[in-house]
Amino acid sequence: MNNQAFSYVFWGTEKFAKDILEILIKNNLHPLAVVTAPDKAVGRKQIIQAPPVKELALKENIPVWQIADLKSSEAENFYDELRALNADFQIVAQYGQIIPTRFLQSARFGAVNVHGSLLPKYRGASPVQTALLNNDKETGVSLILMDEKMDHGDILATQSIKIEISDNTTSLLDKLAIIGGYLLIKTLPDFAAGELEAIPQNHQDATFCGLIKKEDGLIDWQELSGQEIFNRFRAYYPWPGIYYFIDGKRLLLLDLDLNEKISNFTPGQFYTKNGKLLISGNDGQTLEIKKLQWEGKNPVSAEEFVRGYKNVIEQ
RNA sequence: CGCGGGAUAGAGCAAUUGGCAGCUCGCGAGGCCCAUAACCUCGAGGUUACAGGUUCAAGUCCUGUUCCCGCAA
Repeated sequence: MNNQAFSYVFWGTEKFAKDILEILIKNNLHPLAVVTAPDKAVGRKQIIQAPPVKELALKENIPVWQIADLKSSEAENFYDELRALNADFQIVAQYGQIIPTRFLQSARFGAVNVHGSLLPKYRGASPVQTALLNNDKETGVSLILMDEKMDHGDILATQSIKIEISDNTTSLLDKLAIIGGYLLIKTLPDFAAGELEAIPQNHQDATFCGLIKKEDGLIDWQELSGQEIFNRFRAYYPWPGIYYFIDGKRLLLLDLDLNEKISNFTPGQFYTKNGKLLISGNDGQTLEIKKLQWEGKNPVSAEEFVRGYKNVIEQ
């Protein structure tokens, strides 16, 4: 174990990246600079909002770059300045954009990516969600040296973690960020000192996962088992969430839990039993709905829902 | 001014072509019961978001304001 500090530039955008950066900073590893996505208009009012990583960087008085397109001419100056920093590492986590190779190579020891799966499993944009969709019992964090192919580089370190039944994408990302942060602190000094060998991935075993789309959250009760729906609920929390349409109106299912198996339930039909609001997939596996929301309405508890919408519920 | 939905009792929702503002739950009092979140009886609780307009009459139609929500990004 080598405790020597290292210098780095941090590339990241969303909360997962912010959490990792926060851990590095807490352990006295301040980045030379932060590279993050541009502020963007968010929400109904289209309010311009800074990405979480930028907010943290500003608070810590760390220089921030926000490059809309790394292939544009605007990126030229940035490239020169980046090289001038002469960092030991580029650390990349959830940056949100493909980074051209020359940027990755602009640090002494190269670029390290924090990826939320046990590579070569789940290369791509949604490793955590995909692990939950597949009802995996275990996942983890991988540190890899980035090369020109997506999530393809040699592995510096991995650490696995058990997936709890109560885990969803948010909770898993939180856990993985912490693991990833400390793994960086432990691993990078050793690698910089030449005491750690990067190991190529077993490329034949690679699996891939793509970007999640809003429509992925649409539930077809005839097509999916109760367990599959529950997996989607966990994977798509908080975005895009799971939902379907009744009479053309979107109904969001905000909180649910696996319940007993009841064979004579019609898939997708609401029932009340023992004070619980139940709905089942195509295999009779029921889900207890705890919180839901009509389009245009406030979120309501199952109890409130039952009061107001008796017409869609079988007793 | 990106598109759309909404605001009615503490909560969730109704209210037909404009015509006495209701339902379920909760709340209060009483009853039944070994007992109860169960059951029965009675009751309280509303300026229908706000301001203006049309009308004999507005929760309902028109105009403006505020707040909330879904979509999109």
